[in-house]
Formats: sequence, C-alpha cells, structure tokens
Amino acid sequence: MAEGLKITDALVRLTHLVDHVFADVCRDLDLTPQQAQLLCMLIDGPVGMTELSRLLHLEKSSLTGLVDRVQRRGLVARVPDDHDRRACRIELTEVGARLGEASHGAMGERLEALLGDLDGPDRDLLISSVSRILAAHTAATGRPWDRTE
Amino acid sequence: MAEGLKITDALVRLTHLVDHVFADVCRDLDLTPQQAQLLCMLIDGPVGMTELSRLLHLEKSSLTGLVDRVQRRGLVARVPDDHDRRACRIELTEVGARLGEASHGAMGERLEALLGDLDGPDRDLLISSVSRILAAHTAATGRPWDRTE
DNA sequence: TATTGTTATACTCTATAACTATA
DNA sequence: TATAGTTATAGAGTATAACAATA
Repeated sequence: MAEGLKITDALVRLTHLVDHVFADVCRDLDLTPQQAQLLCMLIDGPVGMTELSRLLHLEKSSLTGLVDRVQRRGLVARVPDDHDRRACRIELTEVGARLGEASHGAMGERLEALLGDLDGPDRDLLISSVSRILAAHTAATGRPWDRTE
Repeated sequence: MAEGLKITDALVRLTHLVDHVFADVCRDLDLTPQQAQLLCMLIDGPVGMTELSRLLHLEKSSLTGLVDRVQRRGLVARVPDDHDRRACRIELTEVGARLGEASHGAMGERLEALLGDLDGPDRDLLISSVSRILAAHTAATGRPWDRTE
C-alpha cells in the first residue's frame, strides 16, 4: 500500500487521517468538530457572522444555529458591533478560549507524533510543498482557503 | 502567510482545503460527502456493515441510517452473506458505481489542478513524505487509516 | 455468550426560503 | 435597495441504549 500510490489519492488519505485525528481530539474535549473549528476561528479576536460564514463555508442560517448552541454552552458571546447596529461580533468567553486553545494545541501534538520520524530537511520540503498547494488555491480562487493572517 | 507556517498548521490547512474541494465535488454530483465516501469504499467490491463502520469510523447504528438513505436513492443494495445469515454485504448498483467513480475521478482532477506547478521531483518528495505519515499512523494504531489494499 | 445488524430516541448540522431591522 | 442576521422548516448525520436473530 506504500509506493504505487497516486499523489492525489495520497492527499485524500492524508486528509481523512487528519479529519479523524481532529474528530478524536474534539471528542476528548466534548466538542463537535464544527464547534471546535468555530472556536479556533475566534482565537485571534471577535469576528462577525458574515465573515464567519465565509470562513467556515456555511450559510448564514446554518451559522446562526451553530453559534446558538455554542453560546448556550457558554463558550462564545454575541457582542454588538459599534459601527453597525444590524451586526454582531462573536467573541470567545474565557472557557471558550481555553477550549479553542486546547483543541489547537492537541492537534499540534497529535500531528507532531505522526511526523516524529520526519527529520529537518524532509519537513522543510513537506512544508514548502504544502505551502505551494495552498498558494495555488488562493491564486485560483482569489481568496485564501482560510483566515487571512 | 507563506513561510513562517508551522508544519502542523500547514497540514490542518491542507486538510480543510481538501475537505472543501470534496464538498464541492459532492455537491456537483448531488451527494453528501458521507454518501460519496461510502460509495468510494465499495468501488472494489461489496463490504459488510461491521467492516464498513470500522472503515468510516461510524457507529453501526449511524451506518444503518446512512446505508438506508443511499439505498433509498438506488445507489447500493443489501445482499445476504452466504456464510453468515446475520450479516449482509453492501454492494454498489450500476448507478452507484458510476457516481462513486465520478466522485473519485473528479477529486483526482481537482487536486491535480492544485498540484499543477509541482514538478516531478517535488511530487516524488511529497508523496514519499505523505506515505511515511500514513505508515506511521498505521504502525501506531495497528491498522490502516483506510482500506487495506 | 458473543456478534451482526436494526430500531428508538435525541441531538447536531445544514440548506432554502421568508423575514426583520438597519445601512 | 442592499446588507446583517434570524426564524421556520425539512432533511441528513451521529451517538447511546435496547433489541432481534444468528453464531
């Protein structure tokens, strides 16, 4: 199963592996993957609903429900936008911030464990390939696949 | 956003990118991602429910519902197992096989487009890195993350 | 007894369409 | 008119617990 693999199939398999690792991490924290992903999007500061729906590739109405459930659990708060009275910004609570950081940190550890036998030069090559793929997508769609940072 | 990226974050981003590509492909085929993934698992032949739930990381009861919906759409059939009267095997119909191959093929094309500017040697390095990651996971868990082929 | 698969139940997640309030 | 966000509704996805039938 190792060497005759097509590169596109390899990417799909890698994706499923990371998806399952993420699902495991979320289960340990008693979060759904969608909830954890939402929390991670808010780590760097509050974000409005429209922007969040773009980041998460969700319809606004779907996002309303997701935010409702996470807010009900006390992990985020809706705060009014000072410049637009229609809008609100979604902000992590202290508990939510801890969980968001915990999930991000746990993902780092779990993936790091999978990378354990890749040494320095191989890592640099891998990260540069992945960066080029991400950049290619950004160029093709005109926007980054994730937060612009 | 390109060079200071941690390798684990890069993998997470790549994963989300592939997830979104897969979601797009599925929407074009009027399938949910879960349904398409199920069809892809059956391309090489019928599989029983217990084995499928292991491959998809789903509880058996969740799988029952998923198979119900896909069967209702005429994409798979439950066929009795000759050697165990409790068991059944899930088999693609002709329509289901076409859709499964279409989704697999479309993923290959879409990902190939993202890889367009990676030349031969870089591809070989990428595929070997990814293979090592997948192998590390198999070694750690004692079973492949996906079908054993 | 153990295993295969289903049913019952209760959530979460998601999209479409229609809506309110503000810009 | 256009935009920010919500509500209503319907369906898909998922897990837990209890179950039936067969091994």
